[in-house]
Amino acid sequence: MSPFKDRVIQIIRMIPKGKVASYSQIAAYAGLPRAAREVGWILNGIEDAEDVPWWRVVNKKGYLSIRGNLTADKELQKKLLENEGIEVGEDFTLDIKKYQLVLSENELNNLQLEGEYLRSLLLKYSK
DNA sequence: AACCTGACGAAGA
DNA sequence: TTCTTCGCCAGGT
Repeated sequence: MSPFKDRVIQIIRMIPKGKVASYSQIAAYAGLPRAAREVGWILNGIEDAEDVPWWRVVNKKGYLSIRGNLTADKELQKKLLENEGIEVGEDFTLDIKKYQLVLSENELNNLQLEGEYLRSLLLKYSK
């Protein structure tokens, strides 16, 4: 269990019902802005017992990039998202701009990020 | 140590 | 706009 993984889990748990976050966004919040692929790798090993809303993580284009046999897992993720009021198309994409998580400055502060880096994130992920 | 593999994403063609 | 290529990071072999 690496510190980075712990932070990734913590951040995914901060995504509220009805919102989504991208892999790169989570990686950035966790302190490694270029480790988007690592976030996917971590999610791949997650277990239900860990109580992580994995379905709220999609790629930057709003596509459900979950791995799985045929479309089985994608269908599950689509259903879970739709249960939260999120519209997901037949092509397994959603409007990322409409549903993307935006952490408040307060929430960002709790992540204990370095000042200048934190400010760049505020700029990047705010409306 | 060297090399491969991703639930990614930016850049270039 | 769509398709490729390449860098990124940690874990596995």
